[in-house]
Amino acid sequence: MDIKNYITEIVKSSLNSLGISNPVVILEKPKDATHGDISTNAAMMFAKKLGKNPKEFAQAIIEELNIPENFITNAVIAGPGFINFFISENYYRKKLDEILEQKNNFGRLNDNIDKTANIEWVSANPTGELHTGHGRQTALGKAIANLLEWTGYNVTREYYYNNAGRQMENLQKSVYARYRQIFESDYPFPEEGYAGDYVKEIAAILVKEYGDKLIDANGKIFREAGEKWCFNSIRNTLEVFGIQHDVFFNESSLYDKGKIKETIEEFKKRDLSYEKDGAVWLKTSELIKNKKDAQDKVIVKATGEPTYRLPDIAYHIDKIKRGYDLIVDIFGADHGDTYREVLAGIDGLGYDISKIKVIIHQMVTFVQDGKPVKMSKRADNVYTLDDLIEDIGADVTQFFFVMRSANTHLEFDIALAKEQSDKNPVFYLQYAHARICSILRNAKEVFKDFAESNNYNSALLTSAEEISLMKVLLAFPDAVRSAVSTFEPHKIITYINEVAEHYHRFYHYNRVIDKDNKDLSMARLQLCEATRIVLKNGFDIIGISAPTRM
RNA sequence: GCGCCCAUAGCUCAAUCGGAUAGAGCGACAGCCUUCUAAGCUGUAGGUUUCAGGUUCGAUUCCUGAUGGGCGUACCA
Repeated sequence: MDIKNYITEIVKSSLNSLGISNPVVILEKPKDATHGDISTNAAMMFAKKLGKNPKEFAQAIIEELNIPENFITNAVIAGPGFINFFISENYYRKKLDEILEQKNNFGRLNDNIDKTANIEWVSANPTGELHTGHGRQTALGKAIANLLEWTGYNVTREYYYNNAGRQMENLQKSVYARYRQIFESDYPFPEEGYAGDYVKEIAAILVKEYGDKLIDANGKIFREAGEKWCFNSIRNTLEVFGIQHDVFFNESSLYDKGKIKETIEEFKKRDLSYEKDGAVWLKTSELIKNKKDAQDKVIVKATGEPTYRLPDIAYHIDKIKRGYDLIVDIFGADHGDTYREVLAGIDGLGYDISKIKVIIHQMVTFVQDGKPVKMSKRADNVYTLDDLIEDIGADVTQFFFVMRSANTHLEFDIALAKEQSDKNPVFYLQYAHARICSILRNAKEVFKDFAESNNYNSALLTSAEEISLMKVLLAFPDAVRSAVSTFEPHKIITYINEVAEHYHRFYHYNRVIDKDNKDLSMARLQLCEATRIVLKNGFDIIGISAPTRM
């Protein structure tokens, strides 16, 4: 039985017999090890209600507790009224087996085992390459999708794109202009055109294939060539980054199936929209609650063309109808307001938006040698995500984007990321893994019969470093649960960092392979293997590799 | 102007639904390699958690206001 569930139960029944029915018991892991392994603030929570002194009430709770001798060694009152539980070392030694048995499944939760989740992210339209500005969302979505899977969800990874409309026309014109310029260097380039060099590349491909025969051709061939090139580029970048989407959802399918029209009709029927100046407006000022100055927004322009909001609403309704238990969207802060309008629209049509979780990440500033680096979209040479991955590697890219809470502005230090040294935080973690692999290799040389599945005597693991390492390793499932509860993969990094720290310290003070003490060596090797498993599983969630040598 | 987000060590950031002495990395300083990977370990210095109030046993965390910064505020997405 899990010790935390057990303590929760005995505290609950203790509170029950003290006259508190159905108490919610909160357990915490104290920051300070001298405060025990598990603590509860129950006495402070309930003493006030009863008009009692927290410390005295804590004493009453303890007296009611039925503590067996086996795994809980002590329960004491501390500070303003905490009850601190001390867990026996044998409990941890015993639990070590679970890691070794469950291997790459250790840390997986059953919390959402029969549920489905849809996560949609990246979703850039095929009008250009992915640039560094897309990086944070790309990396975050990858890690969050993994995280959801680790808690049991059956996850659909989805990409929503639009290969119609103004932006694509713009690409078409841009490709055409670059094509013409190959023959007439002074042919004008559209003012709002895509200035990136990749457009020239697309034009060059067309010249190679068709020569100058396309000068009077229908624009469609330019748009299609552009779309194909851009989409290949994006998908290639995602592949290099280790991302595989299951569904590519084309916005135009919503038009084909009449979903756009249907949605407009619904708004009209419910009196949530009206016409003004030739356009159709959504009554967002009424739909959005808790917002003082919300304005109505256009959903169909005077030209008859919908704005992005309308298909976005229809798209989300489609996802809701597909029956997912959880729908995750990831946007940058520049979309911070607009998703509210979309959600309000969906809500207004009577759909349950409580399953939709929108993650907004703040912007990224790239810093090189202490100076901000401009990553302009309009510039001829954009710093693409491919460039970044090539410069610093996929692992470091992934790690740096995910290492901080999405909620705060991220400063991305390219010079630090490039550094292949101990300054780079990602190597600290990977080094621990490589170090363990090296020891396991050596062990097979020294002890010919050694295998990771061997029997061992965990009672030999007695040093302070060994015990604290075990405790940290066994906290992995809690770290996963904590990270998923707020959709914050950086919590996994914080946790894994702690694992690496405890391992390095263990390594420093405890010789693992000792020819003359095989039993102890075997026990320590199993502890190393358990550490390796936890590191590897954590890396899998974050989305970085686990090198066996460095 | 209005809305959303943010403000923690010199720098970049953590901090378990409000918990105990606010922690890491980098940078600075001082140590540790004839022994399994020194991309490591140990120690020192560094804080009025932007400011002013409030809520309570207890506030980095919640509320109000101020200051400073980011992002929005389109018939672009």
